[in-house]
Amino acid sequence: MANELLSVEATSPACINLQMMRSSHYILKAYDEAYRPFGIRATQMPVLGAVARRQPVTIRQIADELESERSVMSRKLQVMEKSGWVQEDPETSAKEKSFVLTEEGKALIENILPVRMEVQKRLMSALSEDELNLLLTLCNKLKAVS
Amino acid sequence: MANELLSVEATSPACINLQMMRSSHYILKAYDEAYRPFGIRATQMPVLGAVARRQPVTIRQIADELESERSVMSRKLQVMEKSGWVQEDPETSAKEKSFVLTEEGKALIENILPVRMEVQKRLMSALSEDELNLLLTLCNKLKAVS
DNA sequence: TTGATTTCTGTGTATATGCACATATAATAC
DNA sequence: GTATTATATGTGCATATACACAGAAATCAA
Repeated sequence: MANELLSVEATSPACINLQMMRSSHYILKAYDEAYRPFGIRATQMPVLGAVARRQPVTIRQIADELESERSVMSRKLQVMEKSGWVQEDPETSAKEKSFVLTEEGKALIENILPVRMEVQKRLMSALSEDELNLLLTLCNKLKAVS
Repeated sequence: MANELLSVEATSPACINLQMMRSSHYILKAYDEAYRPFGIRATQMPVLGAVARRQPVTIRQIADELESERSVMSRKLQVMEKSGWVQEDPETSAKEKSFVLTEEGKALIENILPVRMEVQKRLMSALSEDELNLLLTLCNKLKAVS
């Protein structure tokens, strides 16, 4: 029993998911800190980017692209609309609500890009290009069996 | 501007953190589904394991081990206490509250272990031992610069 | 055209998480 | 021994997330 209990959660390779979560968590935190002066959360940035790239874009489209729940995206966009970075497309349909960037959202992107690049550069400095691609491959392998 | 906007969030290797988060998210979901019949969340299992291994154990000790916020642990243990898997150590000090497993908590661990092993085995089947260790190394490298 | 089905968005509820801060307790300085 | 400091836990608030489900709208079947 003792050994089994010990095995419940160790920092062993078998618990690779915990290690991955921790790493990505620290990375997210690094972005969060860098973004703090701008008032946007690291988890909101991919949404802002998706709107910027595809506007006008529906909640479903963003959720699909980011592999996230639609209800989560719905709420996140509500928050981001309140923050003034996105707004409903005036020509949105009754069923599918579309969003576009506001001027404020565009300005935020312009201003935050250098900061984003800096954090990214720091992270990328930890890995060679081969390692980076390898990491991606391994992540995808794990994802495939989940 | 268009290119910069596009670069805000792509699924490129540069956004490795998103890929890692997605992968670990899917893994967590796999555990969550497997654990559902037992009523415990995948994010609660590491806490249960920590209590099992180190009881009586304080909130701070668990938070440190799992590299998590103490306030988060405090709340999580409240929830898990309500669920009946852990309880305050009767000999807990006024300042440092200690927790131990309940009988129900021990039974849960016994029952859930095979399920856990099965999911783990499935995940591990995606990677060779070398790949697994490599993945760990890469995660730690990223963590180090975050 | 009407009725069933599907799709899309949004809400209720519970847990999760971070940060700031409040409270209590221990430890240390003097 | 008292005052300051450090430590441990807990709470308030905002966002995040999953799941179930409600309500609206489009689509499809007959």
